[in-house]
Amino acid sequence: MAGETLPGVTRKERADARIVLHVDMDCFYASCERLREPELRGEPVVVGMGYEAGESFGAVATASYEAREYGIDSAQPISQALERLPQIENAADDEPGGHYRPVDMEFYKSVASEVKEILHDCADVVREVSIDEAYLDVTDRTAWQTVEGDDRTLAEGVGRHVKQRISREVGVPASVGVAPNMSAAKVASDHDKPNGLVVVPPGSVSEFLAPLSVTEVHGVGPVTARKMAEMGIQTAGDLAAADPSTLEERFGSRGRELYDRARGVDDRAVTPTGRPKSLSRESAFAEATEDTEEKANVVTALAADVAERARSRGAMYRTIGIKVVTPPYDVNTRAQSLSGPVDDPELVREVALDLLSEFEDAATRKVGVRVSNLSFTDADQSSLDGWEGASASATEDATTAGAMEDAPVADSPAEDIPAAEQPTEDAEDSGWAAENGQVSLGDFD
DNA sequence: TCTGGGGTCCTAGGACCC
DNA sequence: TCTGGGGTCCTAGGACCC
Repeated sequence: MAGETLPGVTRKERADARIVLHVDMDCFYASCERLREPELRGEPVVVGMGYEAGESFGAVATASYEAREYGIDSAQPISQALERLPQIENAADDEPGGHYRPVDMEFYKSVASEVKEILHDCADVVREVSIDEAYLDVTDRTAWQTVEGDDRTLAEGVGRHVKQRISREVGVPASVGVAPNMSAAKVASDHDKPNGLVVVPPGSVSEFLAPLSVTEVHGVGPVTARKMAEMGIQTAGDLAAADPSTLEERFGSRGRELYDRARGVDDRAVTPTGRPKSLSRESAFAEATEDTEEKANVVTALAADVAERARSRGAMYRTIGIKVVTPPYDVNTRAQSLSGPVDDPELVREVALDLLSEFEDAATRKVGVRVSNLSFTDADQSSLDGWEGASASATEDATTAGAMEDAPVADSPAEDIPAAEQPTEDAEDSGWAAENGQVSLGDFD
Protein backbone atom coordinates (compact mmCIF):
# COMPACT_ATOMS: atom_id res chain seq x y z
CA MET A 1 0.00 0.00 0.00
CA ALA A 2 2.81 2.36 0.78
CA GLY A 3 3.72 4.47 -2.16
CA GLU A 4 0.83 3.26 -4.22
CA THR A 5 -0.34 5.97 -6.53
CA LEU A 6 -3.72 5.53 -8.03
CA PRO A 7 -4.52 6.80 -11.48
CA GLY A 8 -7.16 9.33 -12.31
CA VAL A 9 -5.83 12.11 -10.13
CA THR A 10 -5.70 15.36 -11.99
CA ARG A 11 -2.93 17.87 -11.58
CA LYS A 12 -5.37 20.36 -10.17
CA GLU A 13 -6.62 17.97 -7.49
CA ARG A 14 -3.05 17.43 -6.43
CA ALA A 15 -2.21 21.09 -6.39
CA ASP A 16 -5.25 21.94 -4.27
CA ALA A 17 -4.99 19.08 -1.86
CA ARG A 18 -3.67 19.45 1.63
CA ILE A 19 -1.15 17.01 3.04
CA VAL A 20 -2.03 15.72 6.48
CA LEU A 21 -0.04 13.21 8.48
CA HIS A 22 -1.45 11.18 11.30
CA VAL A 23 1.25 9.83 13.59
CA ASP A 24 0.23 7.07 15.94
CA MET A 25 2.72 5.50 18.31
CA ASP A 26 2.42 1.71 18.36
CA CYS A 27 1.40 0.26 21.75
CA PHE A 28 3.13 3.27 23.20
CA TYR A 29 3.33 2.36 26.88
CA ALA A 30 4.73 -1.07 26.06
CA SER A 31 7.25 0.50 23.68
CA CYS A 32 8.35 2.87 26.46
CA GLU A 33 8.87 -0.06 28.81
CA ARG A 34 11.02 -1.70 26.15
CA LEU A 35 13.06 1.44 25.83
CA ARG A 36 14.34 1.15 29.37
CA GLU A 37 14.18 -2.64 29.48
CA PRO A 38 15.45 -3.87 26.12
CA GLU A 39 15.04 -7.51 27.21
CA LEU A 40 11.31 -6.99 26.68
CA ARG A 41 11.72 -6.59 22.92
CA GLY A 42 9.92 -9.30 21.01
CA GLU A 43 8.25 -10.48 24.21
CA PRO A 44 4.59 -10.14 25.19
CA VAL A 45 4.28 -7.02 27.35
CA VAL A 46 1.17 -5.92 29.24
CA VAL A 47 1.01 -2.51 30.93
CA GLY A 48 -1.69 -2.34 33.57
CA MET A 49 -3.52 0.58 35.08
CA GLY A 50 -4.15 0.37 38.80
CA TYR A 51 -1.94 -2.69 38.62
CA GLU A 52 0.86 -3.50 41.00
CA ALA A 53 3.53 -6.12 40.54
CA GLY A 54 2.28 -9.52 41.55
CA GLU A 55 -1.36 -8.46 41.88
CA SER A 56 -4.29 -9.14 39.59
CA PHE A 57 -6.29 -5.92 40.10
CA GLY A 58 -6.53 -3.23 37.44
CA ALA A 59 -7.08 -3.02 33.71
CA VAL A 60 -4.92 -3.35 30.61
CA ALA A 61 -3.74 0.05 29.40
CA THR A 62 -1.63 -1.29 26.55
CA ALA A 63 -0.70 -4.73 25.31
CA SER A 64 2.18 -5.34 22.92
CA TYR A 65 1.31 -7.06 19.66
CA GLU A 66 2.87 -10.27 20.96
CA ALA A 67 0.48 -10.15 23.93
CA ARG A 68 -2.50 -9.44 21.69
CA GLU A 69 -1.88 -12.82 20.06
CA TYR A 70 -3.19 -14.32 23.28
CA GLY A 71 -6.42 -12.36 23.17
CA ILE A 72 -5.25 -9.58 25.46
CA ASP A 73 -6.64 -6.16 24.68
CA SER A 74 -6.97 -2.66 26.09
CA ALA A 75 -9.48 -2.10 28.89
CA GLN A 76 -9.53 -5.77 29.76
CA PRO A 77 -9.31 -6.65 33.46
CA ILE A 78 -5.79 -7.72 34.38
CA SER A 79 -7.26 -10.83 35.98
CA GLN A 80 -8.58 -11.91 32.60
CA ALA A 81 -5.30 -11.13 30.88
CA LEU A 82 -3.50 -13.28 33.43
CA GLU A 83 -5.83 -16.16 32.67
CA ARG A 84 -4.96 -15.97 29.02
CA LEU A 85 -1.29 -15.34 29.53
CA PRO A 86 0.27 -15.90 32.95
CA GLN A 87 3.15 -13.89 34.28
CA ILE A 88 6.33 -15.23 32.82
CA GLU A 89 7.64 -15.94 36.32
CA ASN A 90 4.67 -18.21 36.98
CA ALA A 91 4.54 -19.94 33.62
CA ALA A 92 5.68 -23.54 33.27
CA ASP A 93 8.80 -24.14 31.22
CA ASP A 94 6.99 -25.18 28.10
CA GLU A 95 4.24 -22.58 28.44
CA PRO A 96 4.22 -19.01 27.20
CA GLY A 97 4.28 -16.19 29.72
CA GLY A 98 3.96 -12.42 29.61
CA HIS A 99 5.69 -9.48 31.25
CA TYR A 100 3.36 -7.31 33.34
CA ARG A 101 4.28 -3.77 34.29
CA PRO A 102 2.39 -0.97 36.06
CA VAL A 103 1.70 2.31 34.24
CA ASP A 104 4.42 4.91 34.74
CA MET A 105 2.96 8.08 33.24
CA GLU A 106 5.86 10.32 34.18
CA PHE A 107 8.23 8.22 32.17
CA TYR A 108 5.86 7.91 29.19
CA LYS A 109 5.36 11.67 29.19
CA SER A 110 9.08 12.23 29.05
CA VAL A 111 9.36 9.92 26.04
CA ALA A 112 6.33 11.56 24.41
CA SER A 113 7.86 15.00 24.74
CA GLU A 114 10.89 13.84 22.76
CA VAL A 115 8.58 12.56 20.05
CA LYS A 116 6.62 15.80 20.01
CA GLU A 117 9.75 17.82 19.61
CA ILE A 118 10.41 15.94 16.40
CA LEU A 119 6.84 16.42 15.21
CA HIS A 120 6.98 20.18 15.77
CA ASP A 121 10.24 20.21 13.92
CA CYS A 122 8.67 18.46 10.94
CA ALA A 123 5.46 20.50 10.59
CA ASP A 124 4.14 24.03 10.90
CA VAL A 125 0.94 22.91 12.57
CA VAL A 126 0.71 20.01 15.01
CA ARG A 127 -2.43 18.89 16.75
CA GLU A 128 -1.60 16.65 19.66
CA VAL A 129 -4.61 14.43 20.23
CA SER A 130 -3.24 12.39 23.09
CA ILE A 131 0.05 11.28 24.55
CA ASP A 132 0.67 8.95 21.62
CA GLU A 133 -1.14 10.52 18.68
CA ALA A 134 -0.90 13.69 16.59
CA TYR A 135 -1.93 15.26 13.30
CA LEU A 136 0.53 17.28 11.25
CA ASP A 137 -0.23 19.62 8.39
CA VAL A 138 2.76 19.58 6.07
CA THR A 139 1.09 21.10 3.00
CA ASP A 140 3.56 23.96 2.87
CA ARG A 141 6.56 21.71 3.23
CA THR A 142 6.05 19.11 0.56
CA ALA A 143 3.81 18.12 -2.36
CA TRP A 144 1.69 15.33 -3.78
CA GLN A 145 3.90 15.28 -6.81
CA THR A 146 5.59 11.98 -7.66
CA VAL A 147 9.32 11.60 -7.76
CA GLU A 148 10.97 11.44 -11.16
CA GLY A 149 11.51 7.82 -12.16
CA ASP A 150 9.57 6.59 -9.16
CA ASP A 151 5.85 6.29 -8.49
CA ARG A 152 6.14 7.48 -4.92
CA THR A 153 5.08 10.92 -3.87
CA LEU A 154 7.17 13.53 -2.11
CA ALA A 155 4.59 13.42 0.69
CA GLU A 156 5.40 9.79 1.30
CA GLY A 157 9.02 10.76 1.82
CA VAL A 158 7.99 13.14 4.58
CA GLY A 159 5.97 10.40 6.25
CA ARG A 160 8.93 8.06 6.11
CA HIS A 161 11.24 10.77 7.39
CA VAL A 162 9.04 11.42 10.46
CA LYS A 163 8.85 7.72 11.21
CA GLN A 164 12.55 7.23 10.89
CA ARG A 165 13.44 10.19 13.02
CA ILE A 166 11.20 8.96 15.83
CA SER A 167 12.68 5.51 15.55
CA ARG A 168 16.29 6.69 15.36
CA GLU A 169 16.21 9.54 17.85
CA VAL A 170 13.73 8.22 20.42
CA GLY A 171 13.77 4.51 19.77
CA VAL A 172 10.05 3.74 19.61
CA PRO A 173 7.97 2.62 16.62
CA ALA A 174 5.22 4.70 15.04
CA SER A 175 2.64 4.18 12.33
CA VAL A 176 2.06 7.03 9.92
CA GLY A 177 -0.84 7.79 7.60
CA VAL A 178 -0.56 10.39 4.85
CA ALA A 179 -3.71 11.73 3.19
CA PRO A 180 -5.40 14.93 2.04
CA ASN A 181 -7.47 15.22 5.23
CA MET A 182 -7.48 14.29 8.90
CA SER A 183 -9.97 11.46 8.95
CA ALA A 184 -8.40 9.70 5.97
CA ALA A 185 -4.95 10.09 7.49
CA LYS A 186 -6.24 8.58 10.71
CA VAL A 187 -7.67 5.54 8.94
CA ALA A 188 -4.47 5.23 6.92
CA SER A 189 -2.23 5.15 9.98
CA ASP A 190 -4.41 2.43 11.46
CA HIS A 191 -4.37 0.38 8.32
CA ASP A 192 -0.96 -1.23 8.56
CA LYS A 193 -0.06 -1.20 12.24
CA PRO A 194 2.42 -1.66 13.75
CA ASN A 195 5.24 0.28 12.15
CA GLY A 196 3.15 1.11 9.09
CA LEU A 197 3.32 3.81 6.48
CA VAL A 198 0.21 4.17 4.35
CA VAL A 199 -0.19 6.91 1.77
CA VAL A 200 -3.56 7.81 0.29
CA PRO A 201 -3.18 10.46 -2.41
CA PRO A 202 -5.95 12.87 -3.30
CA GLY A 203 -8.54 11.45 -5.62
CA SER A 204 -8.12 7.94 -4.24
CA VAL A 205 -9.51 8.41 -0.75
CA SER A 206 -12.98 7.00 -1.34
CA GLU A 207 -11.54 4.01 -3.20
CA PHE A 208 -9.22 3.35 -0.30
CA LEU A 209 -12.02 3.56 2.26
CA ALA A 210 -14.77 1.74 0.37
CA PRO A 211 -13.86 -1.89 1.24
CA LEU A 212 -13.14 -1.15 4.91
CA SER A 213 -15.59 -1.94 7.68
CA VAL A 214 -17.69 1.01 8.73
CA THR A 215 -16.23 0.58 12.22
CA GLU A 216 -12.91 1.85 10.89
CA VAL A 217 -14.43 5.25 10.21
CA HIS A 218 -13.43 7.59 13.00
CA GLY A 219 -16.57 8.39 14.98
CA VAL A 220 -18.37 5.10 14.40
CA GLY A 221 -18.54 3.20 17.66
CA PRO A 222 -20.39 0.05 18.65
CA VAL A 223 -23.80 1.72 18.93
CA THR A 224 -23.65 3.45 15.57
CA ALA A 225 -22.20 0.36 13.91
CA ARG A 226 -25.09 -1.75 15.16
CA LYS A 227 -27.68 0.73 13.93
CA MET A 228 -25.95 0.98 10.59
CA ALA A 229 -25.84 -2.81 10.26
CA GLU A 230 -29.61 -2.78 10.71
CA MET A 231 -29.77 -0.39 7.79
CA GLY A 232 -27.64 -2.72 5.69
CA ILE A 233 -24.55 -0.58 5.99
CA GLN A 234 -21.49 -2.72 6.59
CA THR A 235 -18.62 -1.04 4.80
CA ALA A 236 -17.45 2.52 4.40
CA GLY A 237 -18.48 2.11 0.76
CA ASP A 238 -22.03 1.28 1.85
CA LEU A 239 -22.02 4.35 4.05
CA ALA A 240 -20.73 6.53 1.22
CA ALA A 241 -23.53 5.24 -1.01
CA ALA A 242 -26.28 5.70 1.58
CA ASP A 243 -28.83 8.48 1.48
CA PRO A 244 -27.44 11.40 3.47
CA SER A 245 -30.83 12.72 4.54
CA THR A 246 -31.77 9.30 5.95
CA LEU A 247 -28.50 9.28 7.85
CA GLU A 248 -29.18 12.72 9.16
CA GLU A 249 -32.61 11.67 10.35
CA ARG A 250 -31.23 8.70 12.24
CA PHE A 251 -27.98 10.09 13.55
CA GLY A 252 -28.44 13.84 13.57
CA SER A 253 -25.61 16.07 12.44
CA ARG A 254 -23.15 13.26 13.07
CA GLY A 255 -24.85 11.21 10.38
CA ARG A 256 -23.91 13.73 7.76
CA GLU A 257 -20.39 13.97 9.10
CA LEU A 258 -19.83 10.24 8.97
CA TYR A 259 -21.28 10.11 5.48
CA ASP A 260 -18.81 12.76 4.37
CA ARG A 261 -15.89 10.99 5.99
CA ALA A 262 -16.77 7.74 4.30
CA ARG A 263 -16.70 9.60 1.00
CA GLY A 264 -13.30 11.00 1.82
CA VAL A 265 -14.60 14.48 2.52
CA ASP A 266 -13.28 16.22 5.61
CA ASP A 267 -12.59 19.94 5.58
CA ARG A 268 -11.48 20.30 9.18
CA ALA A 269 -8.29 22.28 9.42
CA VAL A 270 -5.48 20.91 11.50
CA THR A 271 -5.43 23.30 14.42
CA PRO A 272 -2.98 23.32 17.31
CA THR A 273 -4.12 21.68 20.47
CA GLY A 274 -6.29 24.06 22.45
CA ARG A 275 -6.71 24.31 26.14
CA PRO A 276 -8.68 21.73 28.08
CA LYS A 277 -12.42 22.25 28.52
CA SER A 278 -12.64 20.25 31.70
CA LEU A 279 -10.47 18.48 34.23
CA SER A 280 -11.59 15.42 36.10
CA ARG A 281 -10.47 12.62 38.29
CA GLU A 282 -12.28 9.42 39.07
CA SER A 283 -11.71 6.24 40.95
CA ALA A 284 -13.36 2.85 41.05
CA PHE A 285 -14.02 0.81 44.15
CA ALA A 286 -12.80 -2.78 44.16
CA GLU A 287 -16.43 -3.68 44.80
CA ALA A 288 -19.64 -1.68 44.76
CA THR A 289 -20.04 0.02 48.11
CA GLU A 290 -22.89 1.61 50.05
CA ASP A 291 -20.58 2.99 52.67
CA THR A 292 -21.41 6.70 52.80
CA GLU A 293 -18.22 7.63 54.57
CA GLU A 294 -16.02 5.68 52.21
CA LYS A 295 -17.60 7.42 49.23
CA ALA A 296 -17.24 10.81 50.86
CA ASN A 297 -13.60 10.15 51.63
CA VAL A 298 -12.82 9.25 48.06
CA VAL A 299 -14.74 12.23 46.70
CA THR A 300 -12.86 14.49 49.10
CA ALA A 301 -9.54 13.15 47.86
CA LEU A 302 -10.55 13.44 44.21
CA ALA A 303 -11.80 16.99 44.75
CA ALA A 304 -8.48 18.02 46.27
CA ASP A 305 -6.66 16.39 43.40
CA VAL A 306 -8.71 18.04 40.68
CA ALA A 307 -8.48 21.45 42.36
CA GLU A 308 -4.73 21.13 42.65
CA ARG A 309 -4.37 20.11 39.04
CA ALA A 310 -6.53 23.05 37.95
CA ARG A 311 -4.39 25.42 39.98
CA SER A 312 -1.14 24.03 38.63
CA ARG A 313 -2.45 24.57 35.12
CA GLY A 314 -3.64 28.08 35.84
CA ALA A 315 -7.27 27.13 35.31
CA MET A 316 -10.26 28.65 37.05
CA TYR A 317 -13.58 26.86 36.90
CA ARG A 318 -17.17 27.93 37.01
CA THR A 319 -18.82 24.51 37.17
CA ILE A 320 -18.18 21.71 39.63
CA GLY A 321 -19.61 18.28 39.07
CA ILE A 322 -19.54 14.69 40.19
CA LYS A 323 -20.08 11.33 38.60
CA VAL A 324 -21.53 8.35 40.39
CA VAL A 325 -21.59 4.96 38.72
CA THR A 326 -24.16 2.58 40.18
CA PRO A 327 -24.66 -1.10 39.32
CA PRO A 328 -24.93 -2.54 36.80
CA TYR A 329 -23.19 0.36 35.12
CA ASP A 330 -25.42 3.39 35.30
CA VAL A 331 -23.56 6.65 34.94
CA ASN A 332 -25.10 9.52 36.89
CA THR A 333 -23.75 13.03 36.67
CA ARG A 334 -24.62 16.10 38.69
CA ALA A 335 -23.19 19.54 38.27
CA GLN A 336 -23.52 22.99 39.67
CA SER A 337 -22.44 26.26 38.15
CA LEU A 338 -21.21 29.23 40.13
CA SER A 339 -21.72 32.90 39.48
CA GLY A 340 -18.15 33.31 38.32
CA PRO A 341 -14.89 31.45 37.82
CA VAL A 342 -13.02 30.45 40.95
CA ASP A 343 -9.87 28.74 42.08
CA ASP A 344 -11.11 27.39 45.37
CA PRO A 345 -10.26 23.83 46.46
CA GLU A 346 -12.46 24.06 49.53
CA LEU A 347 -15.43 24.97 47.37
CA VAL A 348 -14.79 22.04 45.05
CA ARG A 349 -14.93 19.74 48.04
CA GLU A 350 -18.08 21.34 49.46
CA VAL A 351 -20.03 21.31 46.23
CA ALA A 352 -18.89 17.80 45.32
CA LEU A 353 -19.94 16.42 48.70
CA ASP A 354 -23.22 18.29 48.50
CA LEU A 355 -23.98 16.77 45.10
CA LEU A 356 -22.92 13.36 46.38
CA SER A 357 -25.50 13.44 49.17
CA GLU A 358 -28.21 12.58 46.66
CA PHE A 359 -26.56 9.17 46.26
CA GLU A 360 -25.97 8.62 49.94
CA ASP A 361 -27.62 5.22 50.07
CA ALA A 362 -26.89 4.07 46.56
CA ALA A 363 -24.54 1.17 45.92
CA THR A 364 -21.65 2.73 44.04
CA ARG A 365 -18.94 1.28 41.84
CA LYS A 366 -17.13 4.42 40.97
CA VAL A 367 -17.09 8.13 41.79
CA GLY A 368 -15.56 11.09 40.01
CA VAL A 369 -15.10 14.82 40.42
CA ARG A 370 -14.89 17.29 37.59
CA VAL A 371 -14.41 20.99 37.06
CA SER A 372 -15.45 22.60 33.79
CA ASN A 373 -16.30 25.92 32.23
CA LEU A 374 -12.63 26.70 32.52
CA SER A 375 -10.89 30.02 32.08
CA PHE A 376 -7.17 30.52 32.11
CA THR A 377 -5.21 33.22 33.82
CA ASP A 378 -1.72 32.61 32.53
CA ALA A 379 -0.35 34.63 29.69
CA ASP A 380 2.12 31.95 28.77
CA GLN A 381 0.66 28.81 27.38
CA SER A 382 3.92 27.39 26.13
CA SER A 383 4.22 25.21 29.19
CA LEU A 384 0.82 23.74 28.44
CA ASP A 385 1.00 22.68 24.88
CA GLY A 386 4.54 23.13 23.79
CA TRP A 387 4.04 26.34 21.85
CA GLU A 388 6.48 29.15 22.01
CA GLY A 389 5.91 32.83 21.49
CA ALA A 390 2.61 32.86 23.31
CA SER A 391 0.72 36.10 23.21
CA ALA A 392 0.29 38.33 26.19
CA SER A 393 -3.47 37.88 26.33
CA ALA A 394 -4.42 37.96 29.96
CA THR A 395 -7.37 35.67 30.27
CA GLU A 396 -9.04 33.37 27.89
CA ASP A 397 -12.56 32.51 28.76
CA ALA A 398 -14.91 30.62 26.53
CA THR A 399 -17.98 31.98 28.24
CA THR A 400 -19.28 35.38 29.05
CA ALA A 401 -18.82 36.02 32.69
CA GLY A 402 -21.24 38.53 34.09
CA ALA A 403 -24.18 37.06 32.26
CA MET A 404 -24.90 34.92 35.26
CA GLU A 405 -24.64 37.59 37.91
CA ASP A 406 -27.57 36.26 39.89
CA ALA A 407 -27.20 32.56 39.25
CA PRO A 408 -27.81 30.49 42.34
CA VAL A 409 -24.79 29.22 44.18
CA ALA A 410 -24.99 26.25 46.48
CA ASP A 411 -25.23 27.60 50.00
CA SER A 412 -23.67 30.62 48.38
CA PRO A 413 -20.09 29.85 49.34
CA ALA A 414 -18.89 31.55 46.18
CA GLU A 415 -20.40 34.92 46.91
CA ASP A 416 -17.05 36.25 47.93
CA ILE A 417 -15.26 35.79 44.65
CA PRO A 418 -12.70 38.55 44.55
CA ALA A 419 -13.23 40.88 41.65
CA ALA A 420 -9.64 40.35 40.64
CA GLU A 421 -10.44 36.76 39.84
CA GLN A 422 -13.16 37.65 37.43
CA PRO A 423 -12.01 37.16 33.89
CA THR A 424 -11.32 40.25 31.91
CA GLU A 425 -13.14 40.75 28.69
CA ASP A 426 -10.84 40.45 25.76
CA ALA A 427 -10.83 39.63 22.12
CA GLU A 428 -13.14 36.73 22.85
CA ASP A 429 -16.09 39.07 22.56
CA SER A 430 -15.77 39.12 18.84
CA GLY A 431 -15.30 35.40 18.69
CA TRP A 432 -11.68 35.87 17.86
CA ALA A 433 -8.85 35.25 20.21
CA ALA A 434 -5.24 36.21 19.91
CA GLU A 435 -3.35 33.01 20.36
CA ASN A 436 0.24 32.07 19.79
CA GLY A 437 0.91 35.53 18.51
CA GLN A 438 -1.53 35.14 15.67
CA VAL A 439 -5.22 35.68 15.35
CA SER A 440 -7.21 32.52 15.13
CA LEU A 441 -10.78 31.42 15.52
CA GLY A 442 -11.46 30.24 19.04
CA ASP A 443 -11.56 26.65 20.12
CA PHE A 444 -14.80 26.00 18.38
CA ASP A 445 -14.14 24.15 15.19
C1' DT B 1 -16.00 -8.55 27.62
C1' DC B 2 -19.55 -5.88 32.11
C1' DT B 3 -16.17 -1.94 32.75
C1' DG B 4 -10.09 1.85 34.22
C1' DG B 5 -9.32 6.77 33.75
C1' DG B 6 -9.27 11.13 31.23
C1' DG B 7 -11.22 13.61 27.82
C1' DT B 8 -14.55 15.73 23.68
C1' DC B 9 -18.80 16.86 21.39
C1' DC B 10 -23.85 16.63 20.75
C1' DT B 11 -28.71 16.58 22.13
C1' DA B 12 -32.80 17.58 24.63
C1' DG B 13 -35.66 19.66 28.00
C1' DG B 14 -36.51 23.33 31.26
C1' DA B 15 -35.91 28.03 33.04
C1' DC B 16 -35.76 32.53 31.93
C1' DC B 17 -35.64 36.74 29.16
C1' DC B 18 -37.20 39.90 25.59
C1' DT C 1 -54.58 37.98 30.60
C1' DC C 2 -53.30 35.02 27.07
C1' DT C 3 -50.26 34.00 23.51
C1' DG C 4 -46.07 33.72 20.01
C1' DG C 5 -41.34 33.15 18.81
C1' DG C 6 -36.42 33.51 19.40
C1' DG C 7 -32.37 33.17 22.08
C1' DT C 8 -29.27 31.78 25.93
C1' DC C 9 -27.88 29.20 29.76
C1' DC C 10 -27.97 25.14 32.65
C1' DT C 11 -28.21 20.24 33.59
C1' DA C 12 -28.14 15.37 32.41
C1' DG C 13 -27.20 11.82 29.53
C1' DG C 14 -25.19 9.49 25.52
C1' DA C 15 -21.69 8.22 22.20
C1' DC C 16 -17.16 8.17 21.14
C1' DC C 17 -11.98 8.38 21.43
C1' DC C 18 -7.36 7.15 23.36
